Amino acid sequence: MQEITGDKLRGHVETLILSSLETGESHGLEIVKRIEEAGSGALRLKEGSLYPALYRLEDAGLVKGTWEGDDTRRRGARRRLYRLTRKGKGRLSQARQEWNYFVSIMNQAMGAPA
Amino acid sequence: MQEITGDKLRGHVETLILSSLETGESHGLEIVKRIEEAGSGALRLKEGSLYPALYRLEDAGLVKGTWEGDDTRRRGARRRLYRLTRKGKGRLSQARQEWNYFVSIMNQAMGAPA
DNA sequence: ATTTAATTTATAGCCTGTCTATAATTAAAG
DNA sequence: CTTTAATTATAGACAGGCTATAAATTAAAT
Repeated sequence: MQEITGDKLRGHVETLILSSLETGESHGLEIVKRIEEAGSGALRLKEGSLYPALYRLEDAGLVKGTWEGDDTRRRGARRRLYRLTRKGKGRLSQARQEWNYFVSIMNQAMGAPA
Repeated sequence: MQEITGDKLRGHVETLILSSLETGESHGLEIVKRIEEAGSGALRLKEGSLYPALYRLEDAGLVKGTWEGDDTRRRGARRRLYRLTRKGKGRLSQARQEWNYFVSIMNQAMGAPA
């Protein structure tokens, strides 16, 4: 089916990011790729949504960002590596419970086939 | 669990309304009640979201609104009754497919327990 | 060396839909 | 009459995802 984007993602982007970091620290564009792959290509977070979301998460203490060492020889600007904090892990599990609740309520309300 | 509101509803309100009309025509505040009941009390659509959404749906030809006859003796302003159009029924079934797709993709991406 | 191209972060400003808050309409109740 | 209840209506706030572009940094190409 088609791309999932815009309104439908509102309120879920931060959870997707937290979830993508569960397998280990990562930088911006790789987070986007992880989410895209985890979502079978249907989720393509835009940079203009990603970075502000990362800053919100960092401000909230849910992720911690550090600059990658400049010993890494590759093209491009320095990367900022993000990892889940303990608080972030807690929030992730809470967000998953909320997601499951959301889905069950919406399934009822939309008359979805059991 | 708590109330589902705001961002999480974005992109789903119109589907909820269409779904609530499947059991027969209804007016604004009764639509709100139907959705609330269908969602076990967790979905309380606000009037400031409802009416604009109804107008969008009507503009799109997905619902048809008519004024209730003034032979009805009751308090309050005249009610506008909305019913699903054929086009609206089609859209509803499409929206349900999209909802199921959305849920399955998000479940994958959020690492939700199968 | 200088220029070009690639990778990544950064950010300004748009856009849309939900929300808060309030008003307007209508008729029953007191 | 005046008040209260029920309903529709709408202006404006706000948030966050989006488009578009710029800036930083370094390898590769010439």
